[in-house]
Amino acid sequence: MPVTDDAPTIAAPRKRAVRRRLKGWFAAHARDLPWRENRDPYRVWLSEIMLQQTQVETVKPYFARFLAAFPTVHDLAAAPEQQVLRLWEGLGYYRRARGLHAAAKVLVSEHNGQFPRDLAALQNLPGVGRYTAGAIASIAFDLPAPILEANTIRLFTRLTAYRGDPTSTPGQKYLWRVAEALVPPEGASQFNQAVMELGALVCTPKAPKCDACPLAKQCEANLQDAVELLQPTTKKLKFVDVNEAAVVVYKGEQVLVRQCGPGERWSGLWDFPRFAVESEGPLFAQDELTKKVAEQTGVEVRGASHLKTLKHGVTKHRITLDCYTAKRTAGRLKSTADSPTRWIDPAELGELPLSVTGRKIAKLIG
DNA sequence: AAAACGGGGGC
DNA sequence: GCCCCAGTTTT
Repeated sequence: MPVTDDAPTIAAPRKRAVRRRLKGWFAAHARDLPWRENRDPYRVWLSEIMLQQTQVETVKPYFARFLAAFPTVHDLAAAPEQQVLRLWEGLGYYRRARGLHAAAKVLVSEHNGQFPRDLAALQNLPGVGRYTAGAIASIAFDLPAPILEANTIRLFTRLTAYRGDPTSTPGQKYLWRVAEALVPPEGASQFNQAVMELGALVCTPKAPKCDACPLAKQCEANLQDAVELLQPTTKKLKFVDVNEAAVVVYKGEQVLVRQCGPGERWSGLWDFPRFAVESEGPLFAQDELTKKVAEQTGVEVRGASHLKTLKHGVTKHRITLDCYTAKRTAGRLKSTADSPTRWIDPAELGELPLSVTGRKIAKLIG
């Protein structure tokens, strides 16, 4: 069968059946999620940003904490960015937190603290792309805006038995057209939440529960018994091994920390001196460690002693992080506007936003 | 079109 | 160990 990227034509009766059956299924099976308590666009937006590339269960505690700290968009806009990042700590993809804060300021200064009921204006906010704009417009305002994300990419690929690569540009274009064709003029809020919910609970990546699916009779892949033949909706990542070192430099009781600058990993967060190293393990040359601490901070150290090896994986990286403690012997701090560097009491680390491994090191020395 | 983003959960 | 996750932005 030839692959077609043409816009799908979905017959009106099938479209109606899909909408009706989804509505009935969602009424019976919708999870009781914190951000479904009401349709406040602020809550919808906050949850959508947090849910980008992040699973529902992971988001729940962060959502509650954020809402408690910043009940309204005005509270968020008025907060220091450091506090926003501190509350985001551990959620990853910290650009989302910086965008969230920046967007709150835009909403207050340019939209009177209100969310625009307009797709283009929403998408103009930092961190809001086509999906998130559609999600806010539909879920909060019930506007008939299409959405396309992990769950619905998979569901629509199967519903239409799309034979091409769903992750390719033509595939994405095709699937957006499916979303546009299906979203109803009324009730888009429930519809869009329902397709995501069905994708999350029934139309799963592996072993989809077609027997329990309300769209089994409307699903081309199921009807053709071709669910397993379609191409995967996510790309495989090639993992890269990385060796890094972090050094807790002491000057008396105080330790050396620096704020990661713009364009740098963890921009806005604080970190111990950290850098890539050639060789793995605690036995690599002290010279390399000393040299790189000096390069990064201006401070001379000696007597580096191995603290612990942390292994962790993030996105495509498999990281082996060797952590050390060392004492300052000489040198002046090299602190810049982009990357402030200073000595602090370890007790103060609790107030600074750190990466997950940074926080682990802080606990080790606390 | 591809890579970066630098966390976590499930099996 | 591998796969996946309510994507967006930059290169």
